[in-house]
Amino acid sequence: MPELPEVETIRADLERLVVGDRIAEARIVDPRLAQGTAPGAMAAALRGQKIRQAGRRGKYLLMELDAYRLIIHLRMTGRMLLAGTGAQPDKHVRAILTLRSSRSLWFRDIRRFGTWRLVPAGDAGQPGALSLGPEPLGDEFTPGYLLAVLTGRKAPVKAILLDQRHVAGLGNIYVDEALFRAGLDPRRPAGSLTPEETRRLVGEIRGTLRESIANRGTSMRDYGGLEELGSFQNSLRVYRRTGEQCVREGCDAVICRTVLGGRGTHYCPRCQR
DNA sequence: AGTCCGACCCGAACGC
DNA sequence: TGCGTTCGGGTCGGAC
Repeated sequence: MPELPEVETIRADLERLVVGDRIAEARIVDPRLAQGTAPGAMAAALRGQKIRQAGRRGKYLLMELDAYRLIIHLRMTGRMLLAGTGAQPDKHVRAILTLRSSRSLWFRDIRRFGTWRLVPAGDAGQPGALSLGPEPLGDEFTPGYLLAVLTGRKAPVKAILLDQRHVAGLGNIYVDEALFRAGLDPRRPAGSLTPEETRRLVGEIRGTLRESIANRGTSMRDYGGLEELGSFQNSLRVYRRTGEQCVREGCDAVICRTVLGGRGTHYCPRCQR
């Protein structure tokens, strides 16, 4: 379930650890990984390319190469691992980039939902099929912008925040957390939020993401960075805390779980209105 | 247009 | 080493 903070952590690790290195050999182990280009052609194209930069857009990881941009989506269980020489990949490793430094970059993905797509360097297109909304930590994501998105919509506010066309990079964990911090019920019709509530929500989304990035993201079963694991799971206030007491001082309510937009949704029935 | 839902996967958790 | 079933989660495409 890597969301923006986890992908950003991996991006920063790649930037520090492999940028400047060159792909000596590429192997697409699972042919389903390669989107839009045949696996063999993708491996051939990657061979010899220098890794010039590591970028991110929403939850997409962007590896900028000499002639290509490799667009990686980790989906739920995708991980990038840096392996030394001689390490043996297990059955979940779906692609291997052997670098000139003789280290190996592995893409390991237990549930096989992750995708790799190759586009020309400098391609102006979207990383995925949909047009992504603004970066939640960027200048465009303002209370005014979000209010315009929410206005007139009947869908639950949570569903709107999960929709990458409106804002790029939020997933189930951070939406639940930001709504708790903002004191807003995830089931509220989007259009019912006041300007003040929207302003609070934007602030809490940004604050939650920043705090998580500072902690290298949330480590769940399926996520780990290239290096040490993130620790933001220790700061989660509602996500997967169903049945536990609310963390807010003076609140003795118990965290509830419901399903919204097909996703498990966690909230405090007292603090979130 | 906006909203909803199933497909895609497979390990974990659960029920018996 | 128990076995069968259900669940979850991000994106996309199709249905309404």
